[in-house]
Amino acid sequence: MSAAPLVPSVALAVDLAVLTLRADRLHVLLVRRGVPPFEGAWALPGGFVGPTEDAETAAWRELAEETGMGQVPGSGHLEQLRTYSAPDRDPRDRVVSVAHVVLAPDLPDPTAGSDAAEARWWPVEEILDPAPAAAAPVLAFDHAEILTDALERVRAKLEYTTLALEFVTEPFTLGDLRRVYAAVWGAPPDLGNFRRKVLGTEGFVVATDDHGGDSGRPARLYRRGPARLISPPMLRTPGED
Amino acid sequence: MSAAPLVPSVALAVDLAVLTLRADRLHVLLVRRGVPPFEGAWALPGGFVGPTEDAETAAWRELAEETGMGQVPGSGHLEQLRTYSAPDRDPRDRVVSVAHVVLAPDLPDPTAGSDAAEARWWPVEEILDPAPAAAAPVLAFDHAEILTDALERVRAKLEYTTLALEFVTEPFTLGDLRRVYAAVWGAPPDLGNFRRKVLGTEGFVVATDDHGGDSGRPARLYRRGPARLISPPMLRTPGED
DNA sequence: ACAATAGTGTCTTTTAGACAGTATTTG
DNA sequence: CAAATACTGTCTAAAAGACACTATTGT
Repeated sequence: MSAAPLVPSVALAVDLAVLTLRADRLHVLLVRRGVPPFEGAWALPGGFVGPTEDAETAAWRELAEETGMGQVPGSGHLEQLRTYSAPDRDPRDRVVSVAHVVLAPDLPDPTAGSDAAEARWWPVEEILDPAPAAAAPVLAFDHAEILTDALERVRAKLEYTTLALEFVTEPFTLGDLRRVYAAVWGAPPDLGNFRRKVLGTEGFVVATDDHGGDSGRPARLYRRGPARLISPPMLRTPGED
Repeated sequence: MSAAPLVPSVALAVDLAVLTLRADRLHVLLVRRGVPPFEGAWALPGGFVGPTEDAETAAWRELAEETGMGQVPGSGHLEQLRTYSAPDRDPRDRVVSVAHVVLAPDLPDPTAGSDAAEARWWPVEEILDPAPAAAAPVLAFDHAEILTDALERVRAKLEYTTLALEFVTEPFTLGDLRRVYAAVWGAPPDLGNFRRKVLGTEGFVVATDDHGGDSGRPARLYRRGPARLISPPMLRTPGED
């Protein structure tokens, strides 16, 4: 006979804020819940952590299930955001969620996962802005808070890391990269100053000999460089959102 | 009859990296474990999250239990660090820990807590450095990794926030504040440039009319200002560690 | 007087901000 | 040709880095 559990147990979940760029706007992957609670509501994709997994492994697995994104290095970035543990964040059971942020280059339209009735990309601003016009969903659980925190994390990290590279596919132009900053920060950095900073940061990008582009003068194509930090940082000053 | 639990449950804990400055060196609060596993080993203080608590509330409670630090605003800073969830991080049960960082001004020597046989402040460098001379303990669980991550978080945040204020008691001199940076970064920032930056950042500190100091010319005394961000940041360039 | 710390000033270099101008492509 | 984007250059302002120098206290 063992003592009553002094140590309450919780269900451990992961939630994913999967961000990508589509048509120069930041989008987040949402799934329509097929099971209670919040059945029928839109939510961030996620799932429970298996008995032999850590949170990050579970997050990669869920990501693969929802999007088909593999753990292929260089084809996406996943990092822990923070843990949400309010006792009543799930109205039925005690579920603690380790939220993660995923940055991905443009992905195909998702297919419904196992426990999701539907899945699609939504422009982030439509989800977070109080614009009453659009048919933007109200997210289940505390997922709006998670998305807000994820967005602020990404905005901040574009300042002092080369994380913007995770949003583009190789090869890319400096215009492509600049549009990443424009979409995340809400306003494009000055053209000349942006080029000076990117090209002046050793290892940010690696030039190729090729050129390409959709319209206008063909631009030089680049690949991702090995640098991970931008020092001193590229600060955002213009209209934040 | 309900289905077998597809959702494995875990025990949810918090661990605290409580950092303070003593004699111009950064110290961390360690407790000697009084119960298995790792009985007798040194570890970060922590405990389990109660059924009606979120992780941060539990962290504040554990902090009060271990140190007597209350939730008094302005007398300490607590923030979530990250969650450690490796399935085997506890050799006996599945325990997931939401680690937190606490910055505190110099506190009295701790008293043993409920499940801790002993508690004391240890210089951080002695714990993390591979100096074989000192009788520095090897931390239980993955607590050395947590401490490393906590230290890097604090080092980074001193660059772009006014968090150094959390290490000093009011009123304080600019020399006191500079010694915080020296201890955390491993080398003091240039005297003149540091003063220019702190005094030039509106709301970092608020001057009083009083003077004080232990030796040398008495210095003006300051109180904490309302500013939380330093922009542009004060970058650390000298010997990092 | 000397040690110790506080406080000020200044010169140089780096970097960012602002913006003008030229270049090369498509329609 | 105009539109669109790529690319380069330049002037200015802000900030940091590296110091030197003066000021005020205790011993």
